[in-house]
Amino acid sequence: MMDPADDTLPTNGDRPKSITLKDVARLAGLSPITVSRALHNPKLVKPDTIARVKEAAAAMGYIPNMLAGSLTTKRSQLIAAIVPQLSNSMFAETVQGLNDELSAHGYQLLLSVSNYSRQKEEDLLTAILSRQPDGIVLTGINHHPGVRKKLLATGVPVVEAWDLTPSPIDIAIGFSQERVGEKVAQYLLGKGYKRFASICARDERANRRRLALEAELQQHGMAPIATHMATPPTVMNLGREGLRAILAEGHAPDVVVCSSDVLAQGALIEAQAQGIAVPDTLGIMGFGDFDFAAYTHPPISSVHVDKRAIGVQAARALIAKIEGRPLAGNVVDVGFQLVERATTRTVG
Amino acid sequence: MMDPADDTLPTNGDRPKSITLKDVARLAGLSPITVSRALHNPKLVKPDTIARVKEAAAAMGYIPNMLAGSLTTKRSQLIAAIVPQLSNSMFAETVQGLNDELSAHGYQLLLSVSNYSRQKEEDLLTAILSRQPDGIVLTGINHHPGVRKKLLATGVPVVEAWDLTPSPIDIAIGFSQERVGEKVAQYLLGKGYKRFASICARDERANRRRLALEAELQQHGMAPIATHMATPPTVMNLGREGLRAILAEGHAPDVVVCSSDVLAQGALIEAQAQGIAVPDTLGIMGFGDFDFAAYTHPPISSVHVDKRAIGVQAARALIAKIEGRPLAGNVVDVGFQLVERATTRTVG
DNA sequence: CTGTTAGCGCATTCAC
DNA sequence: GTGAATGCGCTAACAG
Repeated sequence: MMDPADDTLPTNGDRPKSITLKDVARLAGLSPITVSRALHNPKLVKPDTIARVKEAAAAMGYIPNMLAGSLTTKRSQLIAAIVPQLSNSMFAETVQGLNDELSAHGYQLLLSVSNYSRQKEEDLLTAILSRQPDGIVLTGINHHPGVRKKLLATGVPVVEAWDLTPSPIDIAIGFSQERVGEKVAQYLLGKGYKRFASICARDERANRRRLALEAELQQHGMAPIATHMATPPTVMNLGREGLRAILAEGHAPDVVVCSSDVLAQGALIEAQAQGIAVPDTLGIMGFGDFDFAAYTHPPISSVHVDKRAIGVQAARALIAKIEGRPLAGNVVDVGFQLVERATTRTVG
Repeated sequence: MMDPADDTLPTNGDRPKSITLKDVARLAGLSPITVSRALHNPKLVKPDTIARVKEAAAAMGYIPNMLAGSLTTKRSQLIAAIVPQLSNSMFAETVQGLNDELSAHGYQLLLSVSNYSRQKEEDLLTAILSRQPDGIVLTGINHHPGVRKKLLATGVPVVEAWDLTPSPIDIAIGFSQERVGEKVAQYLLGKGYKRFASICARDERANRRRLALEAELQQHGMAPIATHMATPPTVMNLGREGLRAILAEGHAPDVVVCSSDVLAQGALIEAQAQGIAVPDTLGIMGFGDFDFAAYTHPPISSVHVDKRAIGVQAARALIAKIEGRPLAGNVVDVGFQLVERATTRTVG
């Protein structure tokens, strides 16, 4: 749908040649370096010189060229982040937290999305490194081999977010996927559930939670009766399809564990569409404690993670490291909490 | 919660001095410029020279310094975007679309969040411009005066997204807020609603939709009986508070129009908490057609906007302009659709 | 407090 | 095909 009213091509095409420090210096009758100092290091310059500079700069609409600046200082004030997905995910909140904290400290965010592909993550990293970021945030701890190598070679501060490992590339800020899986298993076993199914995104962390859950089940002599894998991006409908597939295969689980509340909501809707009572006939467990989870009917039992805090803490750790301040530790566990709502209940 | 297991500070602090084009050239026995061409302009170089270069580059783990490159070429392959909010908003999807399309064309995204503040937007813009982006995406058409001035002075391609205007800074891609307001008013009047209330975020676009709705009501001899303004960030609870406030003031609307589905969900929950039947006693209208809107109980009537498409089209328009390809027009209306669900119904 | 010199790493321009 | 010289815009290091 084009608006027919206005199809004149604005001809601001040829960019006005940019005005530089030298231009401002000439106007102010000073040397370029003095202008530079007046703008970035006022303490070294006489107050009225500063005033003269600011006036000249404002008059000419001077905008510094940070590319040139960073080329000499080797500081870009740029932090790059790679997340698997933005829409429909928990990462938007982490990115918002990251950005807020960075912004408050004068840093800017270069954002990339890997679509859950390790190869894509590596390609993005190469492009990112060429911009000389002061710090990098990666999602997860499982990367293409080249990633760790490149990162160690450049020596940029790195946070691996949303997971934990005893041997991070540099810093890890997240929580243990395994402990989530165990805790969920223990909780559901305690509730009396016996026939476990799962709907799990093809995502490394989700899968590790699932495996830990299965391991814990086996410790109690049980095994999952059905697993459905869903290919990201994680959208609600994949949860519907997942439950439909499990039931179509003839399984009759008494609880289905989903790797995301988004999938859990889908499973819930499918159950209701098929006339299966939740939680009476089927329990449903989600993950992520999305905003909507508390307001579905019935509300979804889930695992809460402070998504925003992960971003904020990642920013703080990077900035500390960049500025040479010591870190309390290079592995930060932000924890998680199981949130019991109404899609699970005590059985029999 | 710190993990006590590992508190050794990794001493990769002193960054290894980066290896440059010159280093690769030396190893390959060539001049730097030949290496540069082999990497970026292979047609100008003999095939086996290219091979030699690639080998040397790989052996040394060479990563180009794009700051230096961009300084001479005046092309940064960087697009900057400013959105009002990321979490709980429609903009995550737009950003995802923008990023996907940019990434496919070799551009990267510099992302900033303005928190709905015009002043913050301007400050961010200054920082952004200093990085010499090849294009910029702003949200909305109403900016601090300095924004338009700076943008016109530098001549960067700009997309104003999520709104329409006959006089964009450069390009506008969005839909008419006014027409949304009118359309919603007409729809609800057609349904027989008579006592209108609204819960509206303190956000320029939301407010223009509200004003257009009121104008249309007046055309039909009606006026809203109550308005509640909510300060962003837009979270569900503000919708609850909004409806509670309106009712506490003694108003008895038969329909409440919300500037976002997030607020609408809050209003719905509050209504149910107070035992007010939706839609029988109170109608609720949302905006944005968020994923969850179709799955609340009852599902929320809303206005659908293709959030992702706005991002994708913004990317395409910028890239076209950067590469000197002509645009079909500088105002693109992506339209919207009213989606009738179950929080509204035909009244008596 | 201010200026001079030099160089960051790369690509454009012009040679060969 | 390849190379040498030059400059992008800025700031570090050293003067004065």
